[in-house]
Amino acid sequence: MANEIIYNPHVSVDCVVFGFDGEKLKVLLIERTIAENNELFNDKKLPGSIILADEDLDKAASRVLTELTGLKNIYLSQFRSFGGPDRTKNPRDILWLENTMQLKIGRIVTVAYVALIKIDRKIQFKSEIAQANWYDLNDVATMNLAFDHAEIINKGMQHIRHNLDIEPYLLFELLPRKFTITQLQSLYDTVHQTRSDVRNFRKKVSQWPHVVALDELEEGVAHRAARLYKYKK
Amino acid sequence: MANEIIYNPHVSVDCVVFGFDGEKLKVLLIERTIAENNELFNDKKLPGSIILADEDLDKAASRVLTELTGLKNIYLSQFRSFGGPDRTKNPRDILWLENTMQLKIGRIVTVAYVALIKIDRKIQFKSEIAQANWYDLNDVATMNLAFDHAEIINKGMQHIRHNLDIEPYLLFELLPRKFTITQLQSLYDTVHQTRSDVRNFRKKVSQWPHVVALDELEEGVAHRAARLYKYKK
DNA sequence: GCAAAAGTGTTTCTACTACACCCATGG
DNA sequence: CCATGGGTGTAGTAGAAACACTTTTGC
Repeated sequence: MANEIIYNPHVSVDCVVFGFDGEKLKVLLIERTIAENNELFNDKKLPGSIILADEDLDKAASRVLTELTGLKNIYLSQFRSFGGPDRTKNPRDILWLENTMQLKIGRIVTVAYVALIKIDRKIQFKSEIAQANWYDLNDVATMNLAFDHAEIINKGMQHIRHNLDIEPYLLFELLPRKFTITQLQSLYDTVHQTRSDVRNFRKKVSQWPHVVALDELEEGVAHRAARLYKYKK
Repeated sequence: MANEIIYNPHVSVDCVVFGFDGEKLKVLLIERTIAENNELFNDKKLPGSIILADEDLDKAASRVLTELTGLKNIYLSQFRSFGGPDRTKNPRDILWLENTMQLKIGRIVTVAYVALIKIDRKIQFKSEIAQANWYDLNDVATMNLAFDHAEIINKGMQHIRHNLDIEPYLLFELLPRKFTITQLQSLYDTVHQTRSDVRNFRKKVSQWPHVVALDELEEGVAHRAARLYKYKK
């Protein structure tokens, strides 16, 4: 007899994966379909799942993200747990959980992780069990999300904003390997919710030793091509 | 028949409560005694416990802190979860858990909270089930602590330090209602791990609009009495 | 030649640093 | 009268903010 997979049905992990498309912040969500009263109902959820009986939380988060999206070697950082007894009380969510997991489910405490990734690498979301897509962070407020996932995304963004004040280099996790100063500023202003001055921003960046100019320019734009930079070390 | 208390033996909360005695940072720990091979073994643990089956995490943290220390209405803020499968593998900890809880215990994921409190209010730790005491934060590294509580305390301190950069008013949670600038500076330097200049520090504080001078001086000191201040609004 | 975005300097203001001595009180 | 901690000012420096025009390129 093969080893049976034993789950811990009381604890789950959820991954809030942020990306930046050059203009807006995106978050990675999984499509979910629920058969309800002979109708199919569609909504979205974060990549996440209950953990295995003897599994470390960080490892569980990586495993689940890979299983649901195909993404590997993503740096995930735990930021908060959510455990209100009501978070698993929506009948639609209970139905979906019990169908998917084949387990009776009570209250689940979830441990949430954030990750920042470069959206530009032509990501192929490869998973047999789920379909993942990027969604505008701004649209999340008006979308149908499973459980308390809207709140988790909000808290995740707050966490990122908080952390960027202390570790500004995190921004480069979201940018392509080669980027323009305009892209960097656009990202910077998006997450800080500011509108900084072009000259002051370039002055500031020019003191960042890890941002180095390349001998390359943008291509295929209908205006003066911008210089490309990379983040080094 | 009375309602039976139903626990969720998979999830716990732990509270890292910091205080400041005017000189050093303190952390609140519970005495623990374990009968092991006919000998009594003493160590310390954080105030914490598994949660009830249908209990919100934040409420659980407050409840547990009150039950174990008598402290009420303490603002607790969740900062991190700990869930390595090895954290509940120490035989001494398992023994203690099963004796205390009268439950078979497997792996427990704990959600950790921090609180900052004024040590000066003549705290009486009132609890029938536990004895709480303040310990120097610096001594924690060399003490015997249950589970991974030493790590939890460290991470809690990091969290506080981190947050103080963003919300400096948190310092006043640790000071008595009336305090001297010297006390404030001593606390400030302790948590920031700095030694700031007296004049510069006073200059800085004088720009903090919420720190207001009182018409009162220290009493009972063998030198010039310092002016008292309070934190307002 | 014009639309669209890239790129560039100077001045002002503010916040932090460095630094040394007199003051008030209790014992 | 002396030991102990309380309390004060000035000058220099570094980083942030305000502010407008010229350059390059594709179409």
